[in-house]
Amino acid sequence: MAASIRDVAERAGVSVGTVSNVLNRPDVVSAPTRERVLSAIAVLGFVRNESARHLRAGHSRTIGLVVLDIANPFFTDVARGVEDVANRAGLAVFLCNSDDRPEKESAHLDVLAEQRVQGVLITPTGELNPHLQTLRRRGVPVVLVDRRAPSADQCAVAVDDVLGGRLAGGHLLERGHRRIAFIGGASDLPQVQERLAGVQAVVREATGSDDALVVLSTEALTVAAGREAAARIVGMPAAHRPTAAVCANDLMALGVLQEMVRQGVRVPDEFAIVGYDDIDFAAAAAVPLTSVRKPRQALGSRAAELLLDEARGDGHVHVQEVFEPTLVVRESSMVRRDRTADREEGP
Amino acid sequence: MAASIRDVAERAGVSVGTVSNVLNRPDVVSAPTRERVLSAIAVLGFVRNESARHLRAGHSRTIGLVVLDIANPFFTDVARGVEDVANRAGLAVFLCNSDDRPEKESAHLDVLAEQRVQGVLITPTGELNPHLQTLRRRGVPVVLVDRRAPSADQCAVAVDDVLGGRLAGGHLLERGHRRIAFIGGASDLPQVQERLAGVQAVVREATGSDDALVVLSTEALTVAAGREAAARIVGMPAAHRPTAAVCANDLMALGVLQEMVRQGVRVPDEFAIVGYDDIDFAAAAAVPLTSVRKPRQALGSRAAELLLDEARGDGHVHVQEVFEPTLVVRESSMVRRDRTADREEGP
DNA sequence: TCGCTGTCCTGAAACGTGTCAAACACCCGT
DNA sequence: ACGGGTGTTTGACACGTTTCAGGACAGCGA
Repeated sequence: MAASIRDVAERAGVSVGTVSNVLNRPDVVSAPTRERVLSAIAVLGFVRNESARHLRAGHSRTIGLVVLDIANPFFTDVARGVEDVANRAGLAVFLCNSDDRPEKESAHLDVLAEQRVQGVLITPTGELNPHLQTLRRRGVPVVLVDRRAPSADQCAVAVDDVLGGRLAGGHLLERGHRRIAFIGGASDLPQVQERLAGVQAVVREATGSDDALVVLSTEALTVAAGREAAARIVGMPAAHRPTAAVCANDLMALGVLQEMVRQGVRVPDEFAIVGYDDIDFAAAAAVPLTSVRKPRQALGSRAAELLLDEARGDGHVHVQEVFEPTLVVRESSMVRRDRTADREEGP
Repeated sequence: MAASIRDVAERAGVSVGTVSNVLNRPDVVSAPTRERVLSAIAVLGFVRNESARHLRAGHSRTIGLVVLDIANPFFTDVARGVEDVANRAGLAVFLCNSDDRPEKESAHLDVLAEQRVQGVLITPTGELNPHLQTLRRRGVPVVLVDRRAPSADQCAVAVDDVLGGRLAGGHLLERGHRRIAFIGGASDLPQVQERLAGVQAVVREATGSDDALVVLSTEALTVAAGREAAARIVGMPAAHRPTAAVCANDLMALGVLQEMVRQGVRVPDEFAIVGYDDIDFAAAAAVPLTSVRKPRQALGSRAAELLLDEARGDGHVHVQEVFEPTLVVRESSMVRRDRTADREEGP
């Protein structure tokens, strides 16, 4: 069907070895033959067969990226960072979406193993996937993204989520909140647990107990889950009801915000919200979201760099990189003087 | 390095052919040998080499998806639809981002050709990419996504964007707007041009001329471009300034909204906004966006189905599918009675 | 005993590359 | 005429699979 190197050789009247040389080391072949071969390539529309190259070379020119939720802009920003450095290195990227489900994750990892990817970038689901261990044992470099490495024998690019939690919680405490919800508690993702730990620590330091913190578990880290959690909060007796929430990510925060608005709860006046990730849409929300900012694209590009270095082999040393998050304060957690003013203006 | 079928054969004391049979037609091999082979596979951790399979079989088990902007949730929804059906069919997906730049698109198409993907799903950049034609000439199925086919000899899954434009424009006209901006005009994307054509048609029908329509061109279809366009609108002399805008997509609409809010222009009271795509974030915006809804995920899954059918070969007939968009009216284009009420309540 | 029919297994070939030792052609200096 | 470069091209092999014609062997009927 598609023209092969042999067809090109035939047409140009040379051996296949020469064609291969034209493609890979053009300098060793004389100008006239090179021309002849190149024009044969052009008329036949010859394109290298990457699978054959891979088979012969013993290593592919692809990597895999497995994310928890492709619909979460945080991960598309990460993916963009990954793609940038991968493409620059001439690698193609298999982008896989695990939907935070271990079975889907396993299936994707199996496929990536069969494809013999040079390495895998992954934000794993909560539980340690045995397929991931198998992959590493087979010698495939694996770099964890937005997740700390459980041991020093692998690379990881993460964010200090305990600090992130402290920033978010501390901010709300400063604002005077004494009954704070953490939304997204049931997730078995370490990232989320660390965020919770951070909030917990700062609350304990400020109030001397955990009583001020209400942990609301959710089924997923999505907008819908956020809405559902907000509905639960509104349903609480006023005496116990939190006056603010730290959400495990921005999608949930957006959901919480939507539901609060729908139920007529004024944000931030009656309920303050802090999100996490600082995706672009956080700033564009109904009430611009205060959020914990992470270097999203850098997370991806740095992880890809580490993966390439490890795949290259010589003298790679594992790196566990931890970025520091920062708090971006917006309206969702402020006492909204401006809006008050707005209202006083009248219609 | 990695165990091959030969290692397995050796360990199990059988020929490579038998191992292959165990993998591909387990029924033709006797139970005891099958067991022996399977256990050898297990202890060696053998995984098929997909490149070798591909080389031998003559066709790969991968497809390519090229989108205009991976950061646009519209495309991640499409991607999700694609991934669903591709994975169900045992195919891996190369997700590529062209950033609406022909060179990037070409580069991606070259890589996909080298990978010998079974087919390509693509939302092409404005100009017809010669690499795309080459690919088709080589016999690689190409299905256009969110884009009409220029000819009947290929599959496409699109949306009736003229109708979408009419819906958006008609809605604003009904609301009494007589000076309407279309934002995103310079884009050479046919989708955008059709949306504009729809708006134009409906405006002409209603007012008898094109004077009521102001076309604002932008560099890209992003939030930033939307902000920039909004700033230009605010800068116009009041006599010429539009009172409403149809945006080429929701990202731009969000940008317009942000800038209007920032400049103190009240939406929708002083300026109404209609977006396009109805991404999830449209409903969560500062002022929930009226938007033209497209079946995002279905667009992707249907396109993937067509691609698979075409790749399978036997008796494929090209299909040009056109979905009908619907208008989802939200606050950004309404006269906000509720807010007025809210204001009268006072602080 | 012989031939026949299955069942199960083997071994070689092929897919498209890249590599590498060896062959070849040519020129220069002696 | 000969040896020694230098510069260019060749051809065979290997990578890991799948496929397929055919071989080995057992069971069975004649």
